[in-house]
Amino acid sequence: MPPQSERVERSKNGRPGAAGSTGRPRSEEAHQAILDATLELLVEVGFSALTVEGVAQRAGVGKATIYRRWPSKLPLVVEAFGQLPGFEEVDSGRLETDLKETLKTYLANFNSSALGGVFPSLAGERAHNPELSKLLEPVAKARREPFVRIFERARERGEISEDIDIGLAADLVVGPISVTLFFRGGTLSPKMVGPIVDLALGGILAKD
Amino acid sequence: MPPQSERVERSKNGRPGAAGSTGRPRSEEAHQAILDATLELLVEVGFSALTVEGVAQRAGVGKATIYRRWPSKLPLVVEAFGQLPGFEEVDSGRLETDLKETLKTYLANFNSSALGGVFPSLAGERAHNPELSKLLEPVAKARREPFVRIFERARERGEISEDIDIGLAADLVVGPISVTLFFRGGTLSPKMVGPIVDLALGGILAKD
DNA sequence: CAGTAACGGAACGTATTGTATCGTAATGGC
DNA sequence: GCCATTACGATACAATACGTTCCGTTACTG
Repeated sequence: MPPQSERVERSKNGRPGAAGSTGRPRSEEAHQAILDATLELLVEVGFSALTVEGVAQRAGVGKATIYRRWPSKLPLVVEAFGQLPGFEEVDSGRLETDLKETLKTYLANFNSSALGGVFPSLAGERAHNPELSKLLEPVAKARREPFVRIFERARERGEISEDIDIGLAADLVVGPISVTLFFRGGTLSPKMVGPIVDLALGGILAKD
Repeated sequence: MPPQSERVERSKNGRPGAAGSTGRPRSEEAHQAILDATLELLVEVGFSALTVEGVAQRAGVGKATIYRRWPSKLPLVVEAFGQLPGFEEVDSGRLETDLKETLKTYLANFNSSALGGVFPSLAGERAHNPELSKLLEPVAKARREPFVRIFERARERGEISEDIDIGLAADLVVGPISVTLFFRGGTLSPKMVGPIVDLALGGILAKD
């Protein structure tokens, strides 16, 4: 974590095309510092323990500066969460390669960014916070979709049977990662990827 | 693991071996009402939003009654969580049957009891609460162990290859359930069991 | 029936929330 | 180059809600 409470470098230009072009412009750096602090604190204390006051302190801004831009904690978290890295899709023409490459990106996202720290906390809050659940839904869906498409392409190529449930196949591949993350609170190692894909593709039963 | 809590048998008339056997005995009904209310509220509002005051209100007891028995929220949650149903192990002599039966019990646990509502919330809090994490660890392990043993027996019977990673196989089978529960916040249907096991055992790739 | 301890309810002090207000800083208009 | 205007960080404020403690009552022992 970067050193906290460092005063943000102020000044410079405000919003370029703002309507009321008079007065002091809003600091874009403060904006970013607030979002960064939000993500940091989400990782450290979780969603429910996150306070606007804490974010203000960490970002080195006043509370009013935050409330001037976001009406409450939830939209702030939404925007901060939306900053997390997305997904690159892989299309190598071969199912196994696609899966392994995509899963590696998947894991890298969880490990390198705040995603791995933030997501469990948000997922746990889902059941008790419908608004948050709505926010999380498209994100979760977007993270599954690449796998669904990979399997669709594999089916078109004849790599997998027509009657495979593609959604289930996607869940099967991602499953061990979910188990590790949520049930065991464990670390996600890229070394998991190979065995996972091999076992999921080949099946557990001994071939005769 | 059968129901985990080993609560002291405290009959209607006083504590059995307690030193001072005088005075009004502790109400066993209040005890149970508190634990039930704790579970209910865990489902409804989650761990972090759970308050002793809320539990007292829901249980119809005074807050002092709770604090007289549990020093803080965490031990209370621990004991309440420990009341959730455990596991019956299945040994039919056949891998597929064992898995499907055990998974059905697994899902039934999550659906019928508060487990499905409580577990995600607790899992989300893990990262920020080491004590809670320690509590959750043996529970999560106990829920995986039956699957590990099922695979070990299958290996001894020669149903699966010697070099299968049994832990990974267990995670693969449970994975789709974890994904449904955490990523999608979805409902767990017993109908998932068959396809999951079939796909995990047979593999996704088309056989030639 | 006297003694004791737990009971539910209520009162208390503390901590934390979101909002309002302060003087200061930065920009555009004139 | 000053003034109006708006955002800035800091702080003060009222309201809420928490954990704790006290109180009169109740249930059980001997």
